[in-house]
Amino acid sequence: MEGDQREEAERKRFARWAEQPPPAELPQRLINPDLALSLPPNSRYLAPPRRTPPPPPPPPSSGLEYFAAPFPSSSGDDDSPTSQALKQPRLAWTPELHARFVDAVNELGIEKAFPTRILKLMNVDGLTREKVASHLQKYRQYLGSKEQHGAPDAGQRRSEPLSLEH
DNA sequence: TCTCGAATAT
DNA sequence: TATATTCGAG
Repeated sequence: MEGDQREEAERKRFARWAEQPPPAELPQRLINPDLALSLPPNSRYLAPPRRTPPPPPPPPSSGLEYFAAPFPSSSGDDDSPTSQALKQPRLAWTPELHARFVDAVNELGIEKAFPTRILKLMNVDGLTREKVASHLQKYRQYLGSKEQHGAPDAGQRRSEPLSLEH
């Protein structure tokens, strides 16, 4: 079947990505439960091959703190429960989520990777165009700096899969 | 009117 | 530093 080969290729791509920490300078925060639920149950992104086992989340706390506090109650003048409930918690771009993002970008090609298209490809519940756009901005900065610094290895690696040949 | 992306704020 | 929001341009 083709599915097997495709799956194999996907696994290899992810393995390469997982071995290359560059854009993965992402926080090891836990994924927003909403987003986690939206990921396919059999998604490999839910259990990415890690080279270095993540530090065990020490404080079991209440078990409800999936994401860091919504927003640093800036000046403390507006941290009422209601206002916090209205505000969406900061989205943590976990490696899993970022992998989806990169996959989508590679699928479209960096030049045609617009937030709306990426959003569709990622198909993640709760994700918005604004969030993707913000992340895309950062991602482009990263790619740009890589090119400028002439880090051929890491730089090319990230722009290479633009051609999803098989 | 919508989307994009840079700049700016938190 | 990472993510969210704003704003002008196309």
